[in-house]
Amino acid sequence: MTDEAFLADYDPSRYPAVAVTVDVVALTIRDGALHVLLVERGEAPFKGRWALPGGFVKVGEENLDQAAARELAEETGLRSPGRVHLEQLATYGDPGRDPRMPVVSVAYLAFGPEMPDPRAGSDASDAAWTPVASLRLSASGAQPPGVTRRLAFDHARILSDGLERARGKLEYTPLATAFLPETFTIPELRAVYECVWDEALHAGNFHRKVLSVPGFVEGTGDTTASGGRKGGPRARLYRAGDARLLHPALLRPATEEDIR
Amino acid sequence: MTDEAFLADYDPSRYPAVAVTVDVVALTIRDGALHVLLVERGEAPFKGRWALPGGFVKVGEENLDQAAARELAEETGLRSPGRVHLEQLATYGDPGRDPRMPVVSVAYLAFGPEMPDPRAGSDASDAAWTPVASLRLSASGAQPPGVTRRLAFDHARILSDGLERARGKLEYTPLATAFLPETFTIPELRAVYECVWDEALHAGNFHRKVLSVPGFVEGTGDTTASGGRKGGPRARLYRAGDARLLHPALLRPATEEDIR
DNA sequence: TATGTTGTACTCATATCGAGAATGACTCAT
DNA sequence: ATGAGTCATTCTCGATATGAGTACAACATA
Repeated sequence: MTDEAFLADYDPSRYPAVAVTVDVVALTIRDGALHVLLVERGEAPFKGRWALPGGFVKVGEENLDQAAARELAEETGLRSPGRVHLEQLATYGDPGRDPRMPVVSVAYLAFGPEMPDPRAGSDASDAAWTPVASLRLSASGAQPPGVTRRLAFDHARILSDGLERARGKLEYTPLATAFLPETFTIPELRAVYECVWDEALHAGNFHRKVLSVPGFVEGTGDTTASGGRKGGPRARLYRAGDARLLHPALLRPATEEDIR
Repeated sequence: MTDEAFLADYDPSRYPAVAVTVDVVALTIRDGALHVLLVERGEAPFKGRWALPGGFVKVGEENLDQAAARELAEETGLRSPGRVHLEQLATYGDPGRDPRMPVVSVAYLAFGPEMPDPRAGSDASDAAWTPVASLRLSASGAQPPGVTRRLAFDHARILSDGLERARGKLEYTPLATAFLPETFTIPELRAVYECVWDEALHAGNFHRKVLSVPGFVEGTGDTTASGGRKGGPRARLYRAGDARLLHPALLRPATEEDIR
C-alpha cells in the first residue's frame, strides 16, 4: 500500500464500510465419516439455513488467528483449544457475497479429534457436527442420495476449498494425526486418510509407508487393550512424531481428471 | 458469521475503522536470479523504505482478485495481464502492523516471465525489480554479503511466505512455466527451478523427469536458432502442457531441517 | 582447427510403490 | 468350547522412479 493512498483515506469517516469477519471450517471425524461444524442461522438472510461458524474480528485488539480461535471456542461452546490445529485457509471478498453490505471474510481451517456435541452459542439457533457427505457443495456434480443441504452465503465454496486443502495437506504433512487422540493405531490413521480422501487404501502398503517416513509416528510400546469390534489382533499404539513434513510424501492415487 | 452479530453492527457508523488492502508479491526471473517487484515509499511512515506494491480494495465494486490485478498493472505501469499467473497468498491483520490504523491486507502472489522495468505509479516515488537475495528477510539468519534492504511494514514476512509458497508450488504444479515465455527449452525450465529453489539440479535427470510427467510440457517440433552462449547444441523448444498438477511430483531434495 | 560447453540419451544400482498372500491374534455367533 | 470371519502385521515380487555417472554429437569461441 502506498502512502498517498493512505493519506487520501486517512480520515476514518471516508473508509468504505467494510466488515471483516472470520469463518471457520472445523473438521473432525465421527463414526468413520468426515464432519464439519455448522450453525443454524436464526435470522434473515438465509434464516434457517446452515452456515459456517464465524463472526467479526475485533480489529486492532486481536490478530486473525486469535479471532478464529475465539470464534471456534465461543460460538459453539467448545473450549478445547488444546489439540485443535488451526490454520488460515483463504479470504473471500466478492461484492454481493453478503446481501446486506460488503464483507471480507478470512476463512480458517481447523482439524481436531472427535469432540463433544456443540451447544448453540449466543448467536446461533443451533449448532451441530454435520456429515460433509450430506451437504450439497456445488450446483452441478453428483450428489449423494438422501438429505442434501445447501449452505448460506458462499459457504459451500469455502467449505469446498477447505476440503481440498485438507486433502492436499494429508499428502505432505502429518496433519492426519490432528484428527486422532494422543495415541492411535496405524489402522486408525489409515481410516483418517480413507475418509478424508474418500478412497480405500491398501492396508499393508499404508502400514509400511507410515513406518518408513521419518518422524511421522513413534511407537509407545503399548497395544490396544483388545482387538477390533469385528475381531482381529490387538494393534500397536503410536503417537505423533516430530516431523512437520512427510518425506517422501504420502501421495494419494491421482486420476486423470485431477491432473488436467 | 451469525445474524445477530450482523444486526448489532448493521449501522455502518458502528463498524470499526478497518481498511482492506491488497499487496502483491510479484516474482520474475532476470539474469538468472529471482527478482521481486518493489516500490519506494515517498511518505511516512517508512518513507524511503521499499515495500510491496498494493493499495485499497474498492470493496463492493471489485473482487479481491481484480483488485490485485489492478494494483499490479496500475501502480507499476505494467499492463501485460496476459501471461501473468496470479493467486491469493494469505491475509495479514495483526494489530499494529500499520502504525496509523488497523489494516487487513490480502496478499497475492504473481509469477510472470521477464517483464520490462516498471515506471513509478502515481503513489510510489520509484518502482523496481529487486533481486530477492539482496533483501534482509529476517532479523536472524545468514545474510548475503553486500547491500541488504529491510522492507517496510511486515512485508518481509509476506515476501518470505510468498517465496515459500512459490518453492512448494514448483514441486507439484507446472507453474515454473509461468516464469518463461510461450516457448522455452528444458534447460531454461531447469534454470527456473534452480534459482527459485537455490539448488543445482542434475541436468540429465531433470530432463528425463520433465518429459516423463504427463502434460507438463509438449514439444513444438522446433529448436532454438543457435546454441547457447558458451556453446553446446541447439535445444528443442517446448510449450506448457495441459496438466494442472504434476504427477508424480518433482520433489526438491529435502534436508533434515526442512522436515523437523 | 582446437578447445571447452552443453543438450540429450544412455546405463546401472538403489529406493519406492502397488498388489497380493501368509500368519496369527482376536471377536462373535453358535 | 468351537468354528467362522475379521484384521494387524509382515513378506514377496514385479513395476516404476530416482540419483549418479557416462557418452556423444552439436555448437561457440578463440
